Amino acid sequence: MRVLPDVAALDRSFDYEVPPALDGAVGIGTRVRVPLHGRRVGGWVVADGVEPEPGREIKPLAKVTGLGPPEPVVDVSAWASWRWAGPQRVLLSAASPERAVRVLPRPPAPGPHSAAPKGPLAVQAAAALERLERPTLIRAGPATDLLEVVVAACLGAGGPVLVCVPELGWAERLGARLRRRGLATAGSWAEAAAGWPVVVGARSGAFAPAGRVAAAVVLDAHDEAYREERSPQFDAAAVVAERCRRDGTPCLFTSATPSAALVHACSVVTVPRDLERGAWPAVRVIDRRGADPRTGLYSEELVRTIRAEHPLPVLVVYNRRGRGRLLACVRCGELARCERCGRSVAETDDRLSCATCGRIRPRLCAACGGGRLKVLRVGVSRIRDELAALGGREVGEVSGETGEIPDTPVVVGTEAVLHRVRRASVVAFLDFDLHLLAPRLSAGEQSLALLARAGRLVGGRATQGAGIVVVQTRLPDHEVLAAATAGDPDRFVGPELAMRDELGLPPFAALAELSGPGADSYFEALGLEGSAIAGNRWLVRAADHEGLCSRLAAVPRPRDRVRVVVDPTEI
DNA sequence: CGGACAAGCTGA
DNA sequence: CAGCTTGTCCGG
Repeated sequence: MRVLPDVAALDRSFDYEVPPALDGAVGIGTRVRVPLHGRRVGGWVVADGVEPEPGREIKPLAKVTGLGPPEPVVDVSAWASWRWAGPQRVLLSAASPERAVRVLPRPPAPGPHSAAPKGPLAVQAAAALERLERPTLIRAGPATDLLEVVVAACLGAGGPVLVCVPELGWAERLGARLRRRGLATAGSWAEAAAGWPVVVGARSGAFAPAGRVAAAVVLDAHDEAYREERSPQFDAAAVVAERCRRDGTPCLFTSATPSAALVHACSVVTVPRDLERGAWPAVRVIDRRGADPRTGLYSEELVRTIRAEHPLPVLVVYNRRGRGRLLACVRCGELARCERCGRSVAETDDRLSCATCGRIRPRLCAACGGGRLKVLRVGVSRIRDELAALGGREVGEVSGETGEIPDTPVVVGTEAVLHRVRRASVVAFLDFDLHLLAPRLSAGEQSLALLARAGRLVGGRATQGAGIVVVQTRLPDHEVLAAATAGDPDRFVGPELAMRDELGLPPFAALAELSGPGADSYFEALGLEGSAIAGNRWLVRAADHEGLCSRLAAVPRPRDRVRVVVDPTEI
């Protein structure tokens, strides 16, 4: 048996023999303990019946710890290790139960028939389940209830169906709704491994222990939460798509705001235009170009909105840090942005330079030629007090991912507040430009996703009693805002894809970021096209992931540590 | 990672 | 030169 030890900094497997006492208790994926270099370590069986190198002592496995991922999941973890150039060990951990599982529960008997899915979405989902060659993405407005899509996939499949959602809380609510519809939905790793017909999970659900999935559904497939933050930074939606490809089964994505990568990788089907638009919120764009760059944080209209009575809370979203510093012209209020790719530019050596495409220009306002630029900063500590004074209402503050949600008519917080509150009458973005112009490739798609998320809290414009999304901006003509106000994501993703094609950016190329002390020598050894970027890092590029990842896998890492991020988002 | 072993440092 | 620290190597 070939065993991959669960030991950091040792991404290598070793061969062991199975002692007679454990015969039959070990297979691929089984969690075992093995002797290694004078100690016992945990690990996973990753291959069976291998021919060990001759002339080497083969030690026996020490013990079986418990069940692990089934063979197809072990295989897909090896693929993900290649695809995101990181240790398979970490992925196998994500695919394994937290505590040892030794026996599986008995799978549930087929229950009473659940009601057939209904509505136009269910029809589209049923049609999508016929397509196997690539994932189908159903694009529907953010306030659309997608339960029927999930039910259609679960009922039509005739085998375990994997459903992924971006957040654990959502997974729990969806699981409960599916159970009420009569679908036996796994609530634990052991139940998923035992063959429960429906498995609902979040990011690590992509590695759920179903041998062969009959179909998979990924809701909000564009969501950043599907991206693992630690190395390897796998994307759960892409892992699910690969599982389906290997199993020859249908893969269904849904998204209100499909990213450029998703549009490129999927067959996109849309719902009727009026239905999609009706599930987008009413969006009010407030042009702040005329306002003083230093003090113009609160438009009259925003203040009026806060003063008015609302049945549900008013959420005011500000971006505490702003991923970059925004510069604005003191004379005309225009933001300093790159003329080629439209992202914000930073000041370097008395010039303006674009972190995304590298274009450099003189430190002058592009609109009026003014030479005085000022850093825009949100006066964090003052926002709450100022809003309370201007709006004449009690204003509460949410900071970070935890802590109480204040029971006040107005709540101020970072975008994290949109993940913590379920319903609102108004979501107002104080300075949306911090999102739109964040110096990252995905700034536009993430901004649009943020508006869609806000739309879910206030409801679609076609819904009775729905609220409104208010956006203060100096870029009122930005494609993201055009897409949101029209309820038509094509208005953003169309130009975005054209721009990326033009500049040779993903999804028309594959990128990886190298950092750490060994980055320089690894870059040399790779021999890939690339460029140095700020912070002693390298950006390497290949035509596609096949070229990029195969090279990353083939070239041994240097002695000094290198951090490799495939598909970096912070560029 | 962490055990083994070698080479380097310290104090009597 | 014993006893300890630090560095490098490598695992079945």
